[in-house]
Amino acid sequence: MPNDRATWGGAVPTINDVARAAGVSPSTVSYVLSGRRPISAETRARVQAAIAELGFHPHAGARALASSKTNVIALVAPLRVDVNVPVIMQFATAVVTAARSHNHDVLLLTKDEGTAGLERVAHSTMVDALILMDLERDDMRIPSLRRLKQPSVLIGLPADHTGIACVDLDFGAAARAALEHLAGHGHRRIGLVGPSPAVYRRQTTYADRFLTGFLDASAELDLRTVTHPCEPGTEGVRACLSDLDTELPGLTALVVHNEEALRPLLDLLQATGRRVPEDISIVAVCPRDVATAMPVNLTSIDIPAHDVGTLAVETVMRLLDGRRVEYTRLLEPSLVERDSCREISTSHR
Amino acid sequence: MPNDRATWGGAVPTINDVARAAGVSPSTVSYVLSGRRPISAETRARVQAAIAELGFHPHAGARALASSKTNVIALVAPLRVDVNVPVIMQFATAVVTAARSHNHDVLLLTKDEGTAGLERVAHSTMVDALILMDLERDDMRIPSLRRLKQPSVLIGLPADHTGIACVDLDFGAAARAALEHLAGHGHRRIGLVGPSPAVYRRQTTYADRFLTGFLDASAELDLRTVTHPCEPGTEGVRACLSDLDTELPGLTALVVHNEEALRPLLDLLQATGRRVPEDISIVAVCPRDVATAMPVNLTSIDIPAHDVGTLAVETVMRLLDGRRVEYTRLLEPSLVERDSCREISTSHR
DNA sequence: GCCCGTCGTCGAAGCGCTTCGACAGTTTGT
DNA sequence: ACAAACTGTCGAAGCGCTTCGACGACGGGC
Repeated sequence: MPNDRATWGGAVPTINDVARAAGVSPSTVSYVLSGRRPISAETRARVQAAIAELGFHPHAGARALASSKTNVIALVAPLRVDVNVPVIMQFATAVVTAARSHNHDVLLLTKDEGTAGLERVAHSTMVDALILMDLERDDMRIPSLRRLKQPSVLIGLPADHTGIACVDLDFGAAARAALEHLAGHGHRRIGLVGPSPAVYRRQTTYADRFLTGFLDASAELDLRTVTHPCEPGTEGVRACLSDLDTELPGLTALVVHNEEALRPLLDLLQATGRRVPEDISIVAVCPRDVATAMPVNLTSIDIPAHDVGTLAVETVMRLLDGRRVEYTRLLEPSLVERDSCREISTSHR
Repeated sequence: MPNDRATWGGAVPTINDVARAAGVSPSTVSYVLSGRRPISAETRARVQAAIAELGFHPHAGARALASSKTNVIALVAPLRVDVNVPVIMQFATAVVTAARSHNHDVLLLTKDEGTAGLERVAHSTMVDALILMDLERDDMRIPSLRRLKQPSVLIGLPADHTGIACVDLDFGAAARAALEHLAGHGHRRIGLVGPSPAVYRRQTTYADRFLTGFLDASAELDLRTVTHPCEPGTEGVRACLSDLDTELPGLTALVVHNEEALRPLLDLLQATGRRVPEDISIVAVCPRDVATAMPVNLTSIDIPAHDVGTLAVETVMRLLDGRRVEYTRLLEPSLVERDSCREISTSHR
């Protein structure tokens, strides 16, 4: 065993050390690693043995410099603590997991670094691609994204995303599915408990897409419906519910597109003696685990954060190796029946 | 304007382009950027102008290769969706924000990649340091961390962390503070609603530290106390409360070290006609916003995720530039009085 | 039996940046 | 007035890897 850097205390072995140990040239080691050229079985074995013995790990920076690939993707997440924390977290988890399964790592950026953050990591070549979540209708970051040499994938659906891939749940179809389910159970007077006004103000389009789908389906199915945003907190829920009741007396079902309102809403209904589903049916739009963590197991349309996150990564990978992608990919909603909707006899119609 | 790569379509300018444009050598540009050698004001101005004009951004990989610094720190987060999501998120937010303010970025790893993940990013020199959260008493990752050339900082306090910096809330002191507060209000019979058994099983030490602090303080203050873990869900809470009531009849106060139990607990108390604080006082251990989002504004001991995250990053920075650090830094708990504790008249003692 | 294509390997040229030593010119100390 | 110490800049040598072209050794087609 030669007394070189690799075997002497501490120093990190390089590809040259491996090459020397295996009796080949550094380029051969590189080709063993990348598989970009044929290498004989014996040589490969020797190289791999040397790699294992020396504990060699290629230097990411050097690799990035030489190959113009970092194997890192940026994930831009809204890290304010106000809304939707569990959903954000599910997205992030899915993205990291999926990225790892494609041998990539994830650099976490906050949304509040804004355009500057994107440009910083892109221009300095820290990442190969970007995934953004929580996009607003006219998100200022989009023009900037178009100028980057790295591709990006959006989780969400801003107004003009020409040339940028988007993935999201089809919220319009989700609203329709909710109404169809309720209509199918005989409900005719239905209220929508929407997201908080802050969400509409922020112009995150999922709220509008849901609302539009809701109104369209309502018309087509010939339902009587009324919609209302819902401020967070017990008070907001109380106000929202009372507005709905006033504007559409005798409603028999609620579609709730507001995770945080769910708990106080159920509390309130219980407190005022309205049983779910006997007196009022509910379809929620929320992650599965939220729906099942309520006092009543809620019939719900899942927000498939995991699938969306995974799909975003798949799309990134396709873009990175030049395969074609669909530029707008909206996932079909899936409604799961649980215990919060009851059949209304037709006489009630 | 010369027709070189930098001005011609698309190509990314390098430090050489900047040097040429400013009429200096590349090393001078580098020194302007790093400030590691004195540069005359005029030269500096010219270089900066060239940088701005060309839109130059140093290549992160090249920089990492040449300087052996990546300006990236790894954050290893428990991305299972089960527990404590908001707290995790607060840690992450704080870490990213603090890291950015020190000109570093954050690479997000999941805990479930385990030791291999740490070693991968460390050996391949993707990061300068690591921050880990959710450490278990005898966390398998610790020996591995010791072998890395990068320093690490733990959020949590495993059994043997010799040589590795740890930051966390002082949960022992938190328990003591809760009891002192209640004792100060005349309470003598107090129950602890602890974390779920899963937390104890996972051997995350904060649960034990809290429990130990609780028992010690209980003895010193000469209180009658009883403690119980609490399974998640309404049922778990019901069982826990009934156990506590049975084992210590007539208890007048509860310390709740279990965020998720809080809501169902309050519901349950209300449903069984026990008013807070008139019939029973509560001190919660949870993030501020959880305490204030309850039907009753809870007197609470804050889990200062933001401060802990920030401190973790500060510690990393000190380690990176070779300053001394405290190897165990436990933050003083701070109890905020709100509306869930009442004074008990001495006759009740 | 000769030309050509493939296989397996090597050497060398970068990738874009940092940093060390050198050096000319300018201060400072005495 | 002269050595010593700065100041401000440059050139060159890497950092550790990938990749391109070259080249010898083979094997197949005609």
